[in-house]
Amino acid sequence: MRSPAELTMAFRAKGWKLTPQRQLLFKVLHDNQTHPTAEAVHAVASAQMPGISLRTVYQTLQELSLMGELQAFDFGDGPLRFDPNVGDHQHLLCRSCGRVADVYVDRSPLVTDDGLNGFAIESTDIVFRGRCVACAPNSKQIPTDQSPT
Amino acid sequence: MRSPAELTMAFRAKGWKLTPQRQLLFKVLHDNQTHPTAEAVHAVASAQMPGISLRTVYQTLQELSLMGELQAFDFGDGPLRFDPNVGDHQHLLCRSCGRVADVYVDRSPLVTDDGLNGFAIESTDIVFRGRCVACAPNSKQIPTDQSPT
DNA sequence: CTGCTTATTAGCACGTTATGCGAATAAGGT
DNA sequence: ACCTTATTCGCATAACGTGCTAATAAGCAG
Repeated sequence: MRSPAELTMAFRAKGWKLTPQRQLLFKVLHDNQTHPTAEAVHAVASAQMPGISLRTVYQTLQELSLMGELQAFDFGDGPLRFDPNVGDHQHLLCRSCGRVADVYVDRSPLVTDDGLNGFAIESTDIVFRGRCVACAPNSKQIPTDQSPT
Repeated sequence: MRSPAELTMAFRAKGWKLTPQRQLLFKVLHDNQTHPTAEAVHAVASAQMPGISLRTVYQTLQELSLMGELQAFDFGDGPLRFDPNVGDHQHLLCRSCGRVADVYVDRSPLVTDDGLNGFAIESTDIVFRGRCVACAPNSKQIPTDQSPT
């Protein structure tokens, strides 16, 4: 996703209004690596702007997704996650702490048109499930109560 | 998933009861290639046994999933889909008609431990999204009102 | 700076999917 | 035939998002 300044221009170009809520959410989401849920975005935004509505967060996340500035992913473990990284990448999902990390995968050797029965692939989503370093059973790190929730 | 006869034995071995509802659901699910939702399973079962409860269908699907007889997948497009094929395979999801097909993929060349940062991969889910033959824009087949819903 | 128009916000109700709960029922053994 | 206990099934509830709409505020014109 583009920078807050670039998004500001993009919104102006569309004749959309630049509310403080939107500008705050631009900042919260830009370069955000945490793959936050709408609730998580709302929590962060609320610290800066008490009273900002969860409804507005949902709305803005949807707008940015439709603009191609965000990707929304459903990992099947609850709410949608939003990712400002809209490049071609895949995800690691920790079964233990729920954290998501980006991973770059060469998908070229995956399919051979055999067995596709004429299916035309338009996109490929890969989720690697497992344990992150902090949660690995044999990790030298000891998970604490401060482990991600 | 095993045959209704084998499941019957497996349930007996656990001391579980063999209700007509369960036996019917064994039959409905065995060799089912449609990746049905719970509602879809209920619809099919209801034709044979009017009055069977959707609650019982959910319950039985969960039991079979926990037993490893079914896999549940969330494609992010609504309800869970259930798959009696518990072998190592991946999925094609048609964006147009929503149908799911199994596909067998060699995942060995995918990752190299680079970029994983110590993440221990336990399973890999791949969803290829696109158009099935019946829905392909340039297909020689003409989609009709009878196209899958 | 003031006022006007229109998009935006935000709260609530609602929709969907799935599970918790508990009374009524029926499976399977004695 | 009876008894025990799992199972069924309907309703209430939970979780996550979206639809709707009155109130608000952004941005423009003068």
